[in-house]
Amino acid sequence: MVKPSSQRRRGAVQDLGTEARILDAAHTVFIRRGTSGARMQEIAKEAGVNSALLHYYFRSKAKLSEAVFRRAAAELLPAVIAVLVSDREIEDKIEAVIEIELTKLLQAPYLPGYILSELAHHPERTRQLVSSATGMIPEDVGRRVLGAVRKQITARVRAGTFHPIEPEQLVINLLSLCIFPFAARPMVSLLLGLDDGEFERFIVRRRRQLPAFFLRALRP
Amino acid sequence: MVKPSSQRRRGAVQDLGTEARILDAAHTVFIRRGTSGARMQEIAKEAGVNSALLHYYFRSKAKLSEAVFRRAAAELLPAVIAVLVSDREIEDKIEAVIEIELTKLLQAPYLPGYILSELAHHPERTRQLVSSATGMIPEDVGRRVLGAVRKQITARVRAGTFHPIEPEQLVINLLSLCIFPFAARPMVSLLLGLDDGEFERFIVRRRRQLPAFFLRALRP
DNA sequence: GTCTATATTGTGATAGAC
DNA sequence: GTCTATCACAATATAGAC
Repeated sequence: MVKPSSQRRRGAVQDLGTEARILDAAHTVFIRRGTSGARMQEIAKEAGVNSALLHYYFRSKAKLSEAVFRRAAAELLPAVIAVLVSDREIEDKIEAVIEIELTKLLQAPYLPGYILSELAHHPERTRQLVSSATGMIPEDVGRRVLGAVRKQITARVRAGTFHPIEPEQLVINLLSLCIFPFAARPMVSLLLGLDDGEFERFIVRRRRQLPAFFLRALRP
Repeated sequence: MVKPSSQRRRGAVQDLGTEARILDAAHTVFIRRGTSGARMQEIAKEAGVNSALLHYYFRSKAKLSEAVFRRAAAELLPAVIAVLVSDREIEDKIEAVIEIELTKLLQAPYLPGYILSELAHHPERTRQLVSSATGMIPEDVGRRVLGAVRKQITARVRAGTFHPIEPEQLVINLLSLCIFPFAARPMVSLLLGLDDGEFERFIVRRRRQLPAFFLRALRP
């Protein structure tokens, strides 16, 4: 964001650069409280600076939340989209998407909750979520993904090795199965009776089992 | 909530009872803005009353949001849980859950976004979401659902008609596939290039196709 | 029960010293 | 660049008339 200058100095409280520290703190607090529930005060405290500094670096809360969302959005889909538009075999794509996405979300388990919550209340940010993928415009991302998958499905169905399925359903099924358990984590944990460690192991097992589950559903 | 009296009078602006009208308005606004983004002012306007009345009926914003969440929570899972703990065949359960849940969510498409957003920022409300099901305590809901499903899976695997799967994974897969498309609706619509009507038709097709998809994944 | 003030606190944002 | 002090207004909540 409108960064007034680029000096970086050593020896700060916990060096990282003030701007980056503020951004990290904002990320933490926005995830914890949601964008409208977050307080600039709390972010400042989390970053170990005064709240006036947040305005110095990011001008306004809206701008700061925009910066945080931009960074978070780049984590959720890009890798997955890259796989889906590649020229790998469809089975490889499915396995890779599950492996990549679950592994990433194990590192950032609260990301889906934050992103989906943002989308629900600021749908206009959706375009950014999708396009942050590859720099393509969102409409093209969708067309390319669906086009690539459709072509592969068609070939497989013709060869008699796939049960027919709409590419739209396939893609959404894949995203659903990967992202939902994190987005609904509190519900999942309570329903299954899992503490934090058990939830993590649940996902690790899932990462191993989901590809086979999904591929069985595609057999003729 | 602490209702001062129970008189109902006819001939109100659009009769329904003031308290109910406020609750509906609050529901609308909380879904639109999220709990912390919602303003009592906006709710009052939506209900066609003065904001002092909201406090008269519900005492505080927190209490009002609690009442709204309670009502919304009762929509998402109870029906599904009832099916899963019943003594129907497992195939029937899967078909029924998909049918029931997608049909319900077609009527209330923004419910999942609201609920998941709430859970992300108020995880303590999760217990209420799960227990509103049957009045059972949340832990028992989970145990009973998993127990019932596990027994059915075991029998089928033994009979050679099912591929082995953890009941936990099966249940979460089912919920994921039903709820996620709504929870991530803006993302889904953009990715697939759907307007509102097309999204609805996408779900209608999904309701027809998903049972078969899911059951194929369970074959040995 | 419903309204019009109004009290009170919370919160984003700016000014200005260092 | 970073802080302290403060402004201005938004937002919840209450008092009291009708």
